[in-house]
Amino acid sequence: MIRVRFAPSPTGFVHVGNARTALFNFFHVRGKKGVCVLRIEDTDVERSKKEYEENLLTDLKWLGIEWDEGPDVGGDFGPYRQSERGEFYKQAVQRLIEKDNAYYCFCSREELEKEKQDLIGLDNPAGYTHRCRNLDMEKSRLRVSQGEEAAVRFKVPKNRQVSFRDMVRGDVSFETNLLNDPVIMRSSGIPAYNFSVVIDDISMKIDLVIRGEDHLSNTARQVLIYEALEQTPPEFAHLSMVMGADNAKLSKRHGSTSLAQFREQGYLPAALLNYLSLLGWSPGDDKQVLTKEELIKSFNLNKVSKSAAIFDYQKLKWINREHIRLLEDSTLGEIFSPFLEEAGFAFERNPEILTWIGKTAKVMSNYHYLLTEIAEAFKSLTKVDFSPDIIKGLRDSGTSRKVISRLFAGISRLDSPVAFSRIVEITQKIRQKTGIKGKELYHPIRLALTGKESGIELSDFIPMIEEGSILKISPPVINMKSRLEIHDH
RNA sequence: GGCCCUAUCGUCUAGGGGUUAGGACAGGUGAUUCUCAGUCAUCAGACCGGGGUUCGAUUCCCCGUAGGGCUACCA
Repeated sequence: MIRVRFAPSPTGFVHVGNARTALFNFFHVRGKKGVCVLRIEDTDVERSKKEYEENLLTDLKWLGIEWDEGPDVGGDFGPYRQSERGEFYKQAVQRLIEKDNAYYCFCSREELEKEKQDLIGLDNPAGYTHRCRNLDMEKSRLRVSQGEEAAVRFKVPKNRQVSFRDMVRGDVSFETNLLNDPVIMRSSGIPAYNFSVVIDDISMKIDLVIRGEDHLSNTARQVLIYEALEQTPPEFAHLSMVMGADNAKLSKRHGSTSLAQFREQGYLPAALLNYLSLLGWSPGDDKQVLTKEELIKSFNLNKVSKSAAIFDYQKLKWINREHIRLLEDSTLGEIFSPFLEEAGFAFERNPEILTWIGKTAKVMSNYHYLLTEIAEAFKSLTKVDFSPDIIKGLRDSGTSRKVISRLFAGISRLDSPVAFSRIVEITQKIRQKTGIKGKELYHPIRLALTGKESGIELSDFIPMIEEGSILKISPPVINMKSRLEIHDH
């Protein structure tokens, strides 16, 4: 059974790029009935925060990613936080030191920094002379036992190549002489990334590492560590990066980047999931709108593209609309309710109301892409502003006055809600009796009803307000009659 | 600077030694006769450059160029 892992750092909000990596892991493993591990890489004590970890879990769950082992669900290979796995790293470090694959480094950060500056431009690609590499181990041990601060570096073997097969990129190889000896254990006793991943992936029996391309170069060092530990490295699949419109790594200045932001703006998780999966992967056919189940079914690592992809907010919006339309009215009503409440509406969440809300939201999705925008648009149902110009314009026009007063008279006799078929009858009658038709007929009705020159199709809008007006929603939906009253003098 | 990765319409991509290089988003036009939107129809739009290999390269190879990544006691 194949085991993959997603290993985020709890150092902030979940970035869509990382979410995409998680998604590809998830899709790959679900299609194969494998196991997905969530591991928290919190070795950066400065930046890691517990609350970020909590957000991380909720955000990933919101998106629809599921894992079989992790800090919240447990598993046989825990603990699943690196901060709780200190013993694993300490033991491995000792093994490497004993095997002469690692050594203590007593250089201070200042010394290292200075050395780096001095070596710029010189023929030393590693940027570090590895002064401590040949220190006598007995003496080093003594210094450490006397309390001297020391980091542990991995001894990169010289004059050879490291290579590995990447499922996305093919064979990749590096010259070891170009690699410096990486710190694997900081002087604080906390392991460094390139080391902790290897140790954890070994002990968690990970056999496929799907991660971002930013880790590609570091993989060389990691493979060397696997070798030193006499372990077979896992397979690798390095995903290309997600970029902003200016072709730089996607960041805040390009717009929203965190799952939380997309959620708050009113993107459906299914839509974001769908869009993210299409960034750097394609199902092979021309389908663009896919559900999670379809994605799991058709996902294939072989179809992942090698080149970086620019995040297209416009297409995401379009996909969001498509997913809104995929939902049942009542389901959409359910999902959409929090956004309506956030916009100041109060109502009971009963099936009748939720269905009306969903139906209405779906119509409004023709005009807006996001649930927040749609919630905002709902305000036009409970509030109308007629500018003095509109009112005057309707009164000054003979035809407009005729249309409105007849329409008002027509519906005044009827009980709420007025069926749309009745409205059609009334307008037909007005046309027959007055000869007013087309734009002359419908435009005044629109203006009198909404106060606006353009907007939702009347055949959608009228049923919407009539049906909504009898529902217990606060503020209440204003029906036709109340809207027309204002103009009927 | 060094090393690694990448390169098809504006964007996401399909394709692959001989194709009218396909689709989607965005854009243009037309239809739907209340408008905007939506919908439908339709148009425009791409193989980074130079060398090879080959009867033939967008496709394979090399070089260049451009972009990205790594080169941390960040991940």
